[in-house]
Order: sequence, then C-alpha cells, then structure tokens
Amino acid sequence: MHLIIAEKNIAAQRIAGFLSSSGKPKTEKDNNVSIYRFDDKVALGLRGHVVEVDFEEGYKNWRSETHTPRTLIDAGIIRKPTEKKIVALIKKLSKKADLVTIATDYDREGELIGKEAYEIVREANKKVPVNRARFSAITKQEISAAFDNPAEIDFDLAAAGEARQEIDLVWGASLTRFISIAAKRGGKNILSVGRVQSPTLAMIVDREKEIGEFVPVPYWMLSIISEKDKEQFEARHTHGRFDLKEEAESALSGTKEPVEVTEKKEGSRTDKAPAPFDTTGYIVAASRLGLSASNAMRVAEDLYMNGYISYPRTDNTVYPDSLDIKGILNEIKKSFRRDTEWVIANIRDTPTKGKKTSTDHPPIHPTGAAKPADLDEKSWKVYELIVRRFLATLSPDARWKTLKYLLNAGGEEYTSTGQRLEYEGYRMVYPYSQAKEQVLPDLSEGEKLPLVDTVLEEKETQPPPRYSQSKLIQQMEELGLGTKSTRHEVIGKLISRRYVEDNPLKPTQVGMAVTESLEKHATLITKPDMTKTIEDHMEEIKRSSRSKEEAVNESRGMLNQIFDDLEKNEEAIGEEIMDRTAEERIVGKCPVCNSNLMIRTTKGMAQFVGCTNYPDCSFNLNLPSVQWGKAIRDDDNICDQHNLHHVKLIRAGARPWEIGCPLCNHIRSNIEALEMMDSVSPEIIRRMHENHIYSVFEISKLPVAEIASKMNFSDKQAFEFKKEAEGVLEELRKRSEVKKFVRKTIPPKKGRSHSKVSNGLFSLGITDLGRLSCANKDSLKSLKLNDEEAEKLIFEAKLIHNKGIFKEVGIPAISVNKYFKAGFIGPNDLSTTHPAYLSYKSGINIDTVHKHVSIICENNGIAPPAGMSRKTFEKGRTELMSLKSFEEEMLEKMYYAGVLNFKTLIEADADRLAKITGITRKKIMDFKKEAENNK
DNA sequence: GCAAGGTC
Repeated sequence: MHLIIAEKNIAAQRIAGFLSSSGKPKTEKDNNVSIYRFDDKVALGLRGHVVEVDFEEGYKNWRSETHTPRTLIDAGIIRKPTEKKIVALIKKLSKKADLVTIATDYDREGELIGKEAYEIVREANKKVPVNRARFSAITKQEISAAFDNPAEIDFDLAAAGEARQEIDLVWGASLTRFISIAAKRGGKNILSVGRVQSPTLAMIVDREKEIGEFVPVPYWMLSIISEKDKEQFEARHTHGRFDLKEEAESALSGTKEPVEVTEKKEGSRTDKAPAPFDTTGYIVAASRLGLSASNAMRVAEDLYMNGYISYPRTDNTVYPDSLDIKGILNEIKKSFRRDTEWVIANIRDTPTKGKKTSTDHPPIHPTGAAKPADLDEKSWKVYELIVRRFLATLSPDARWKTLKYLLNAGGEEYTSTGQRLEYEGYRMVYPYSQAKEQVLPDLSEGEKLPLVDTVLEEKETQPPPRYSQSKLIQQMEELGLGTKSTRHEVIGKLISRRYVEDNPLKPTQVGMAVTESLEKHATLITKPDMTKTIEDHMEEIKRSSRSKEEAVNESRGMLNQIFDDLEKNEEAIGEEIMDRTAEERIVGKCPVCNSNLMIRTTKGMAQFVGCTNYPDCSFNLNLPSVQWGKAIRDDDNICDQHNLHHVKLIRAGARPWEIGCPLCNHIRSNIEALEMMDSVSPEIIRRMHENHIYSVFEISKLPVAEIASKMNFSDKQAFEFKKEAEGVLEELRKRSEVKKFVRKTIPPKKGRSHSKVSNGLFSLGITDLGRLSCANKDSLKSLKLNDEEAEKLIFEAKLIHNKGIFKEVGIPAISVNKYFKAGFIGPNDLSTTHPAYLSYKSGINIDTVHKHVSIICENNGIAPPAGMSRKTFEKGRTELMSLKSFEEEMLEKMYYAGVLNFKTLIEADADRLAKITGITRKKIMDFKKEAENNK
C-alpha cells in the first residue's frame, strides 16, 4: 500500500482525486480523521504542524527558584504531538505501507511539517521507503508530474525550520516570563515578548512618538480660478508651498488679469493593470471594502474551503505556467458573463506579474463559479473582488490623456493639470481604484482669459498617520516580519494583550512601557534585524554550511548576555512598567482632596474608582464588577461637569460597555435608593452632592456629628437621617435577597426576565422572603408564573425564611436540615407535633428535640411539653417492641399519636388511637391488656 | 500561563 501524506485534509482529498484511475477515491473516516483510498493507495491530510516544541519536564513553574526564566535558555527542548489522532493514524497506516510519499506544501515550513510526518512514520516502520512530492499548485498536471518524479525530503531545509522554532521558543518564553514577573503580572495580564510581535509593537510605538513630537509648520498655497466659455478651472501657483505668508501675499497682489496661456503640453500615461493577488495585496484591497485583516482572512478561508477560490495564504504574485487560465475564464463566465467575454476578446499577451515569485502556492484566483445567492453579502463582495482582480490581470493596461497648461497672470506663473481616460482597459472590469478624470477646457497658447477668483489658503504640515491594519501588514512584509499566514494574527495578539487598541492602531501605556524597557535592555528583540539574521542562518543551514546546533547555540549565547543586563536591572524594569501602567488607570482629580483618582480592583471581583490618598481620603465610586468586563480609562472622553475621564468595561467577545463619567454613573445608580428615604428632597440631594455624599450607604457610614455639620442639621435631625438611611439599606438588602432568590428559583423565559419577576413582586408589596413565604399563590398570577412555579416560589421562600427563623432562635443548621428533610419545615410543625414522632422521623435524639420544641414554644408563648430523658424514651420503646405481634412500623404511628410506652398506651383512648394509627381496635385492645399485665 | 508557525 502506498501512503500519501499531505499538509491538510483538502489537499489530500484533491491529490487523491487527481491520482486515482477512476477519479473517485473512497472517503473513509478513521477515528474522525478523513482518509481517501484508491488503487491500493491511501491519502491522508495533516493539520499543519502535528507536533510542537516545548521545554523538557521541570520548567512549568514560572516562579521556580531553581528554574528561573534565564534557565530556559539552555533547557532541553522536546517535540510533543498536538494532533494525537492524526499521529496515531499515521503510525497505524505506516505499518502496512510499502511506500510513503510526503506531499506537504512546497516551502520551508512545509518541508519541516513533512519531516515531522516522516519521524512519525519511522517510529512505526523502520524500513519503508519515504519520498517527497513537490508541487506549486494542486492541479492535475503538477500533481501528476510531482508523483511521476518524486524527490527526497530535504532534511537540511527542515533543520533550518527547526532552528527557527527553537530560537523563537527560547527567546519568547524566557523574555516573556522575565518581564511578566518583573512587572508582577500573571494570568491573563502577562506581558508577552517575541521575535515578530515585539518589533511590530515597536513600529506602532515609534509612530506614536513621531506623532507626539511632531510640530506642525504653517504654509500657504495660492491658486486662481479662471474660465473659458463659462467653464471654470483651477490653477496653482508654480511656487507650490509658500513657507512665509508675506511671500504668498506678495505673489497674490502681483496676480493680475488677464490670465495668459503661455504653454500647452499634451501627453499620455499608461495605467498598468494590477498584479495578481498575494495574501498581503488581497488584505489591502479587502480593507478598502471595509474588512479588517482577520475578517478578510476568515472570509477568504471560507471561500477556499467551499471551492470558490484558490489557497488564500500565498506569497506568490506570478501565475505559474501550469495554471489553466482558459479553464478558469470559462468557469467564471457562468457568473460574470459580460466582463469575462470582454476580457477574452481583449486579452493581453501575458498576464501581469508582481515582484514576488514563490514555490508554495499560486496567487489567489477564483477556482469556481458562485452566484450571489450562494454566499452571504460579505463573502460575495470578496469573491467578486477576487474574480475582478483575476480578470484585471488578464486585461490590457488603461491609458490616460494628460494635459498641462502654464499660465501667466501679471507676471505670476500658474499651472493647471488635467487627465482624461483615453482607453479604459482593465478598469472596465476592475472598478475598485478611484483615479478621477480632471477635465480642462481646450485652450491655445497666447489665449487671454479672465481672472475669476484668487484663493490663498493657510495650511499646516501634518504628522504621519497612525498605522491602519493593512498598512501595518504591508510594512511587516517589507521588513520580513511574520508570514503570509501569521501577520494578521500578530496584530490580533497585540490587541488581546492590550498593547495596542483602536483602528488605526494606537499603543497603550503598557505597550509603550514594555517597548521602552525592551529597547533599553534587550534591543535585539525589538528590531526586525533579528528576523533577518535568522533568515541568513537558515539559508546557511539549508546549504549545510552551518549546523542547526551552531545557529541555535550562537543565539543562546546572545540571549545569555542580554540576561546579564536584564537580571541586574530587574527591579528598575519592573517599577518602570508598573509606574507607567498605573498612569493609565488615573481618571482625574479627587473632588475632596485633589489627589489622583484611580481605577482599582479588589482581590475579589469588585471594581471601583478610589482616591490614591486613601486611607486619609476615603472618596470612592462604585463600578460594575469584573464579570461585566475589566474597567479601563477612556482616553478620548472627559466629563464636562466633573472633569474626569470616562470609563469603559471591556470583555473578550463583547462590545465595550461605556460607563461614561464614573461620578455621573455613581450618582445615577444611587439616586433611586436615595429617593426611598422619606426626608430626601432635591434640596437635600443638592446639599449632599455639594459635600460629596452620593449614596445611602455613605450616609450610614458617616458619624452623626459629621452629617450634622455637613448637612447643616441639628444632631437630632442627623441621627434620624442616619437611622432612616440604615432602614433603607436594610430594605434594599432584603430586596436584593429576593432578587437573588428569584434568579435561583425561577428559570427566565421570554418576556419574563428575572428582573421583571422581582420588580413585579416589589410592586405587589412583597419586598422580602418572609412576605413571599406567606403570599397567596393566585396573587402571583400577574407575574406570568404558572401554578407550579408560583407554588415552588412560595414553598422555597418558606424554606429559606423559616430556616432564618430557626437560626434566629438558636436551633443549629444541622438540626434544621434534618427537620426539613423529615418534612417539618415551620416552627408550627415543631410546636404541634409530638416530640417522640419528631425524633423518630428526624433521627435527632429525644433530649435535643425536646430542647428545640421548648425554645419554639417559649418564643410563641406556649407552654412546652413535659420533658423526657433519652433513657426513659428508650425504655418506652423497648416496652412497646416487646408486645406480642407489635411490628416495627407501628412505632411511627404510635409516636405520632403520642403513645411512647406502656403508661401512655394504657392511658390512651382505644377508639381514637385506632383511628389515628389505622391499627385495628381489637389489636389495640390486645396491646393495652398485655401492657396492663406486664406493667 | 510563554513564541511563531502550520491549519480549522
């Protein structure tokens, strides 16, 4: 059997299709991995890398005393499977194989992925021959050729890839750990460092600095408006930019009618049809359609998976000769008939070419016809873009006619340029670039025209713009940072680490602080040059003029030197970062003491804005807890009234929640509770706010004397005011108990949210669990609860409420639970049931039961039943059990009826006892007689 | 818990 291993499932499927004699391989699933069988061959797809590098055992703990971040540099490196099912399947199939062909992508990483598969094959089968098929596109022609002329795995090329992996791991992991620990950050807040991400972040930080340091310089532009045959046109002064206003003004005053045409230049310009799409080119074009880099890649991936376009991750901008361009045109003609026919009729000699050729995949092009109805709106826009780009690369260049006039007005020289599309060319089918026609009237040299207007504009030089995602990706590509598949992910990583934010990209304080620390102490990792060096070394490894070990060890040496410096400065680095990031949490000045107000989080989940002068100043403002998102300062918005930065809560996968000004928010969220206090009026609220008191809670915490002086109250008034606040707090506490209870007890339904039910209860006057526990079932109908739910709500409330009462009088929770379990859920159940029965049912011994019953009775003003010792109780039980034909289960019934020994049996009324216990009167009479005799 | 690189 011949085993064929491709880089991914789809590739395996298509390769099998091209190689099979019938054209229809048999698809099977083995442990959820697809395999394709045909002609005694099996094709199987990997999922890219199926193993990953990691450190050997013993380096898991970040804060280990012995295995510090530095020790990672020389730690042993292992490779461990990440796709266990695929690895197992390869082993299983290898055992039966008599030939294995590695058919991974034709690039360095593909060679490494292939070598990984080779190692797995070898583990299971030492002898089977393994060869390598190389192809640049999965077309019938290339695949057949590759399998007809198989080659060998290039182990040197794979080793080059391994060197890259090991260097990235060692640098990334050791520096990430070091800087995170120095800045005391863990969990989700770690500070990551890497060969690609750190230089990328540095680019964004550098740009931000340039913008910050930019000093705008004013300049002046002068132009005139003239006309011919009522058609106006504009001309600019040939001096261009005037740096001095006086010069511009003197040129303006020198400008006089008539405007004379001194020169006319006509020409033409070729407007080249665009090159085929590689990944970067595609992302840039898609961003003009409003797609972010990661969205663009996701949509393209989806189109690829459905067979509409070719593989979207490619560095190639030159169509390979094997590409069946006519075939593709025929296919897309189904969806773009007119455009395709035009292209076929006007096709250029050879398709356009870009600057980059590579062996991995062809440029992105359509592979199948889609109709708008097959795709969602966004996918269709992208598909159309890719089809039109493909058509454009086969279309003739466009041509523009250009026209330039030189004009003289009173000795001042002006110029006007125009252009007109002479031949549309590729623009017929590719309407995405917005070059505009600029039409000028037809003038001849020597012609004199009127001066309609003059325009003197003051302008300013502009700072460079922040990077957009697509611009950054282009820049990364230029510097060799990342790959076609990872560049957009790197940006995502910087955002999720909170190093950068917004679009265009802006660094945060954390991003800047980390970059500056690294630039100071580990410059190498912040520069694109590191990637270049690694590339050079990889090239040498590939040519076997350097060994992998040599390259990795050289890199380790450099990293060790860096750590000499880092470890010396660990404390300073940590403090620098922590100081800088603290700044990001300051929202403004404390209205009480004018210190800084800062966003803080307690050890639990609570977040608030508090004064940095605490405990001397206790001013603080509540924020929603972390579960709603992490509170961060909104740099762009400041409250007009309180002069504080707005705050927003950010949470992965959710839109930011704009809290607005934290003080306004605090006032807003406390006003309702304040208004529950009878003595609160708008005037009182005004006085409170003046003294920075905003909530009922704050009133309850203030000393009476302070309330009196701040609010201008008498001591008695202040005392009452505080008491009232405490009352409201208690009321609120009970309400929140009810809310919590409702959430726990009743499942939410459409139109009946938890808060609707709670608020409904409040409006019925049911504001605590006690009231709910004795509510009428029917009165809850208005809350859209069915009978069963209303009953449940009341019953559960009773349980909780009564538990509270039991607890209050001093019955321990363990006993209460036993009573509840036995079905005694209220104080009345205890006071009206015989202690013997209570004890029997609950399993609590009689002394204890008696104590509990006495407590309840005392509290209700009832005389407690006579006491009974455990010994007496047990003796009575033995007596009853000794009766002839007395059965165990009768005990329960007797206890229930208050019969617990011979004495009480003899005293009991036989008829009543028979009725309660359901035991026949005759039997009871027998028992009574026997008891009498044995007394 | 860390990188960058594949792929989903």
